[in-house]
Amino acid sequence: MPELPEVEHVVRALRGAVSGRRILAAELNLPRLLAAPSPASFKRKLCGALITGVSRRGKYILIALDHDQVLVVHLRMTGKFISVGLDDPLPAYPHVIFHLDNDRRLVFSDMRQFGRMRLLSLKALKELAQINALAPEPLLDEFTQEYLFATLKKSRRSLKQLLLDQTKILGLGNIYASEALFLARISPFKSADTLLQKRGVLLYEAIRKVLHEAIEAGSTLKIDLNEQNGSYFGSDERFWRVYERAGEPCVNCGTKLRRAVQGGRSTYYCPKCQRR
DNA sequence: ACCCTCACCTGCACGC
DNA sequence: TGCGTGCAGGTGAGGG
Repeated sequence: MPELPEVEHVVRALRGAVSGRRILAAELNLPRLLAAPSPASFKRKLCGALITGVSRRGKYILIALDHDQVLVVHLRMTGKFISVGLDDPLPAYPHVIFHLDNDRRLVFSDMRQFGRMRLLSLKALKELAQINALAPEPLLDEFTQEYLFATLKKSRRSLKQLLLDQTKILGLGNIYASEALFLARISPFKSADTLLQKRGVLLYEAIRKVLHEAIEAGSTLKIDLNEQNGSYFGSDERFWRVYERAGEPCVNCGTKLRRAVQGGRSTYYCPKCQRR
């Protein structure tokens, strides 16, 4: 479910809730979600491990442990971390349960079972292909206008599809890709290599803005590890400008917003504001 | 090298 | 009510 801003919130919540805690034992109820190592090795290595910090790279959550071990977690569509007390009921789909040294259990829950977890050494993390292939962090200085423009120039895919490619532009998902293009007033169907530099700058600024804005918006909400974690902003709050708003009027011009399908996924846009 | 399609899962809203 | 269809915020393997 989550895109970069939501993962950032999960990371912050985890940092507050589990940094400095020791894992007493790990239960694995859905071995398939473990990319590596074997279930037996996973449980053995986690037993007694100290959680030293929590960070992320793109949408991958990195839980650092002592003895140079790292737990790499991707939430994919519906993965969640939920913290429960010893007497509290478990959430649905409790695929992994970490028993902590403060009488709490950190549960990894995932309805669709797409989430993935792997435990590896720091050295192996440095060689992990999926992480190494990721584009620069969009909110750090390493993501420059020059990088974005050079990347756009190299691709003939539609902008919407390119924005979803984490090896090219990192952090956006299906919601924020539509939102960024709307903010920049650029057509999602336009071939990436045809975007003029001047409009590339607008796209650069829009990408950063939607990500910052979503992190800020989430920061005003309660950050914890309850059922809501990793989700968007509640069913009543209509936070975004075009996503899931087909048929509603554009906030800029009043034109009816549209939904289209690109690469099998929904794109939302304003046919008037985003003509080019 | 690039890009496309499909596969991985469950749940929910919808129309007949 | 029940059943079929399409859709859901993400990768990643395999193939052209």
